[in-house]
Amino acid sequence: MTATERRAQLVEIARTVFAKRGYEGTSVEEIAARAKVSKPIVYEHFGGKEGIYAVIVDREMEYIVRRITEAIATGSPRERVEQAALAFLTYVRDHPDGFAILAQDTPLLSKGGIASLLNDLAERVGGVFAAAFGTAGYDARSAPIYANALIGMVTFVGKWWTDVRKPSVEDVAAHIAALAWMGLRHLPKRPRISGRKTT
Amino acid sequence: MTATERRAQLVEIARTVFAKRGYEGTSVEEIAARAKVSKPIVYEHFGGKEGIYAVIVDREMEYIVRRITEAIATGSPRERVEQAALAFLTYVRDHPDGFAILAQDTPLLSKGGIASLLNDLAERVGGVFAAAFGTAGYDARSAPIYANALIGMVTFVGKWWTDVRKPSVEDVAAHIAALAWMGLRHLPKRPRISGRKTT
DNA sequence: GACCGTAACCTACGGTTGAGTAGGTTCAAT
DNA sequence: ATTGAACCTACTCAACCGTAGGTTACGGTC
Repeated sequence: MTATERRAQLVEIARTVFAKRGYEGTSVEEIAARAKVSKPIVYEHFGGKEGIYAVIVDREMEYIVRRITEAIATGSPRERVEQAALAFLTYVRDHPDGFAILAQDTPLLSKGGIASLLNDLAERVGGVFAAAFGTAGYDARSAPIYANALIGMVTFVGKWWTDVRKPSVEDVAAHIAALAWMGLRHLPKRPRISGRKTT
Repeated sequence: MTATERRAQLVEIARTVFAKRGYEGTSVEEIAARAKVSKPIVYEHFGGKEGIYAVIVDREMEYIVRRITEAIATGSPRERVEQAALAFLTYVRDHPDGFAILAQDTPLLSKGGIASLLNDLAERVGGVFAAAFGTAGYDARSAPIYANALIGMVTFVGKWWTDVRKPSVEDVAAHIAALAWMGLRHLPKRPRISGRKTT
């Protein structure tokens, strides 16, 4: 097997293992064993546990950020919220292992306590929010609150959905978007997302 | 030192260690060392790592559940949301180590993937929601979505707040409650919680 | 006052797991 | 025949869980 193929195979395997066991819980030996390969191979390709983990995290992060960025690029504010929720949950459905990894605690990058990589994502979203808040006459300092709140919403619902896998992500996204946009006060009985292509 | 004192001391120390390093990351040896005691003492009192962890988790869970239950016991729906958010964030402020532990991934009780103990809390809240949804003419099956969404909101915001510690929990709670109740659509410029004692 | 039980604690180990490495082997293509 | 890519066995070293067995000190008992 060529170097490139092996790399790709190892990344894929490692992703499922990290997703199931968490960073600390996975051993390089298990990754190697699943790939029917000996340990040094992993070290040759990625330099160690952190190395392969970093590659995976980087790819997933890149991917989800792009998806959300696309989702909030156009449309009315409400449509952006809906599309963002839908994009996130679609990611949860189609890349469950990647989502699990991003939602886990990570010992790397741990500045003080313990945080997941999605907290980092919230920071980026916070930037976007701060800008929008400024032009709309809101206090930009409160933007991070809303960014974290929204990411937290979809993350927790995503974790829950991973277990039950029902109803469809479209329905769940509609509920979340309704909550975020209308609030509990004006919650519709049967929320729907307002058209527009899902691509 | 008497057995009871030692137990109390060990629980307190273990809580801070678990909070900082996570379950897998903490060693019984570190707990013992910080208590200036040898390892077997810990085993004598708690039977092992899981034992002491279980005690801590149980206490914290009990505590936060009671606080939230009290918060949503009376008042208008809106007031309940506000008081619940305030109660949760007050807990985050006053018991940062307990919150950190509840927000971490736990290898115990892991039914399939990896989940935090706050997901479990969301399940309980889901029960309350389902009842309220039934009487209000909403689909009770969608209740877990909202329960998870709300717990996710406060959890993520709580994690973020733990880092920055500003603004006050009262202000943050007001923002969260505003988002949950009014939605982004009718977000007030400067949300406040509507009176009532904080105790 | 010598004796004994018991509570609190210790040192020292066994056994396992897992990260990372040293050095050798196979094999296909030039 | 040589080279180099892909791969392996077989370690070292450290961390850590859990336990076996012994020590100290103190209070009550005869």
